Amino acid sequence: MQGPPIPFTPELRNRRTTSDHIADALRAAINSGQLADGAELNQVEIAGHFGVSRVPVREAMRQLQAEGLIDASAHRRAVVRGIGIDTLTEAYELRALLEGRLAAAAVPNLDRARLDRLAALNRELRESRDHTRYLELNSEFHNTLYEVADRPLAFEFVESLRQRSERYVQMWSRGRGLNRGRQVAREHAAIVRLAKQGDAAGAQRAVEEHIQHTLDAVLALHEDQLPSNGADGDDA
Amino acid sequence: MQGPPIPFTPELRNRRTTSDHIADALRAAINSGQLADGAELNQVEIAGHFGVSRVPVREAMRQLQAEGLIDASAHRRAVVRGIGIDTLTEAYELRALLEGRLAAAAVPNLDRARLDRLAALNRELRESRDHTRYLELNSEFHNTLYEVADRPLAFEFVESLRQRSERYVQMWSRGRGLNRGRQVAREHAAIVRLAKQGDAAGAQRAVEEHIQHTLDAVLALHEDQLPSNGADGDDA
DNA sequence: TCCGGCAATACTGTATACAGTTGTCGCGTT
DNA sequence: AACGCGACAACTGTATACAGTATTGCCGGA
Repeated sequence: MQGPPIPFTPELRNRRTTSDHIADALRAAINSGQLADGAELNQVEIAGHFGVSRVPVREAMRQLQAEGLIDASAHRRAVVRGIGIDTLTEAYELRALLEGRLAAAAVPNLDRARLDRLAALNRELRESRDHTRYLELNSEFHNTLYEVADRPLAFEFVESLRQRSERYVQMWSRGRGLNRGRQVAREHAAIVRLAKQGDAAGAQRAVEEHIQHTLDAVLALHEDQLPSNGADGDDA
Repeated sequence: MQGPPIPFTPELRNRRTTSDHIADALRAAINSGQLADGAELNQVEIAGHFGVSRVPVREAMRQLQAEGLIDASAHRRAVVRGIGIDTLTEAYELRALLEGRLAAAAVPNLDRARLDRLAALNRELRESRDHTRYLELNSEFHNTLYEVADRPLAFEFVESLRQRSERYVQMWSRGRGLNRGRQVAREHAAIVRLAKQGDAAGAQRAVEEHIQHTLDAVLALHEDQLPSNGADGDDA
């Protein structure tokens, strides 16, 4: 309460459990496409694959279910929940809405250090040729901006939306190379410029358009590959 | 594929598992205030209370964690995650935003039967004196409207936001009686009227204001009872 | 050949048992 | 008396064992 805050790193407390690792691994497998849409998740198989018992696998799967990545009903195998073009479109609409507001809320709270960091991230992103690294940098750029918006719920929802659409972006980024990388960097730079000027409304609009463009790019690749709606009740 | 759709109820498939029941029970306990903000959830105690083993309890807790109702870190007791006034306010801001759009999207898809149903629900709500039933009817009214918006993600997020703020509304509804009940019914009626006229923009605005008013009412009760921020990192 | 039913199988759901970690209490030292 | 430290207790995390359910495949009859 009064002394020096804390002597040694308290973050050591956040040790991760097996269930968390499994959840991460499954998420990564889904996002990378190793587990395609509609793929069935066999608990014993997964447990065997990771060399653990089914208990942490089940806990991980329940988390993924709550996150909306898989569908599961009682006594039946869970399946990877794919989303169709219309749901993907909705996801980006919501992202534009929410991220725009996050950007607007963040602008007044941006200090010089953070602005520099944003510029640095964008510089590295522009040069990056590895698509995994590229996606990381892109995420970090946006998160760095949104962090200071002080809107935990909106931030959380945006992460959830990104999570659910990431695999389609990965397909895009892998298949199409980084043609759009330059364009993305330009749009990021414009956002940073507006933010530096304190133009919250302008930054909001720029973010909204940026996300709209991303959707266009993803749709351009997918529109003849995805069904008009991915996984709605109808089976087989 | 071609015969009569399905002979006997396929919803029998949705049999619920113990974990689901525990999750529901815990949610209800949190919403009713039996488990207050910051309360610690002891797995063995909960398991004993329900007469089950810890396994389904753990799964339920992981789901609640993913839903944002509790905080849990490894090897430590999970605690009920309370939200402060500012997060509560954000929740209602987001609800206004999302539910407004849902209403606007729903208007073109409303048929007469559904409009009648909305009116009937609102009629019953106006007369209802039991606050549990009142909240049920309120939820059902909004869901009935939003269902036809065909925006699964937005719908899901709204449910999540309602879930997280419900306990504060319960406190309000319990403590303050139904003084506002009439006003709510009036606002609902206005929404139905605008929807019937096909005025999507008007319905959107009416829903936004309706939610704003609800926030005002909840805040009026809570503003001297809740900390300015509920559960952010700082402990003890 | 096609269909219905029945048995075996594979898988999920839950309980119990074990391992590892955290918090606490009491003792000894300073 | 305050502090550090070590053993104990309580609790969480994981594995294994058991119970129940869905699915598959086979067989007999039409």
